[in-house]
Amino acid sequence: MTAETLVPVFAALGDETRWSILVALGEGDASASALAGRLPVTRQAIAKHLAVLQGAGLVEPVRVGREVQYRVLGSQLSETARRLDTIGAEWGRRLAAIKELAEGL
Amino acid sequence: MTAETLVPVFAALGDETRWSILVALGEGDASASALAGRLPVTRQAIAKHLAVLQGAGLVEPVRVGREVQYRVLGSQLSETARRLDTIGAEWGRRLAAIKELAEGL
DNA sequence: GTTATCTGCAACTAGATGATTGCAGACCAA
DNA sequence: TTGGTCTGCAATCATCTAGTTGCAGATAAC
Repeated sequence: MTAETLVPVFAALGDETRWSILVALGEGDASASALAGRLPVTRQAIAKHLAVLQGAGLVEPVRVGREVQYRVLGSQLSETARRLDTIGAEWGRRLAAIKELAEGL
Repeated sequence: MTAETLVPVFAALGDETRWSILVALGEGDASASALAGRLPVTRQAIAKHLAVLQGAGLVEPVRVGREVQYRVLGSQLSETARRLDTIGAEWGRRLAAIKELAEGL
């Protein structure tokens, strides 16, 4: 995962409806039509959200007969979390260094 | 940090310009005007982005004389990373369970 | 073969948002 | 006190996007 792919992941995660979809998929794979039955948006809206999530590598389509079910990919989340933690730790170290300097005065 | 504050953090991180700002701030605190000298956007655009980042708890304003410098808060990133990893691990476990079932057939 | 359902594409609308310019107030310096 | 700079507010603009409706094609079921 490169830095260019990181921003789309966050953009995908920065929407309440998409989180609802991810949470619903977390309980089991489902098609856009099935999700539309559980969420207060139309199937087409969900289809667009699924396309965004798929583009970010967060879900994966699986053909089951005539329908297309989607599966959530936890590995992408874990990978993103790891990179986020690294960056946060760096910035945290800088802050700690600043505080140490301030206390040393 | 609750689930409601999680989505705004991702929304804040889902923008290239805001990442540029965060990276610039990672090298040292700076004011909106100072950042405008380094980035290809106007000061006002940066000010709006800083407001978004502050709303997400990712930066913190520090008054220095007549100017307002901003400091990046790595702790928020680390906290977000931890929660993301937890969620990703859960979904990963579900996937692993599914795979195990499939192999057992 | 007909029917029902599920998918995908296209057009459209309304609201959010990234970015701009312009102006007015605050504050430090010369 | 006057000039320069930094901040903040408001209006405006263009684009993006979340959502909708409508329709056409594919495919499983009966």
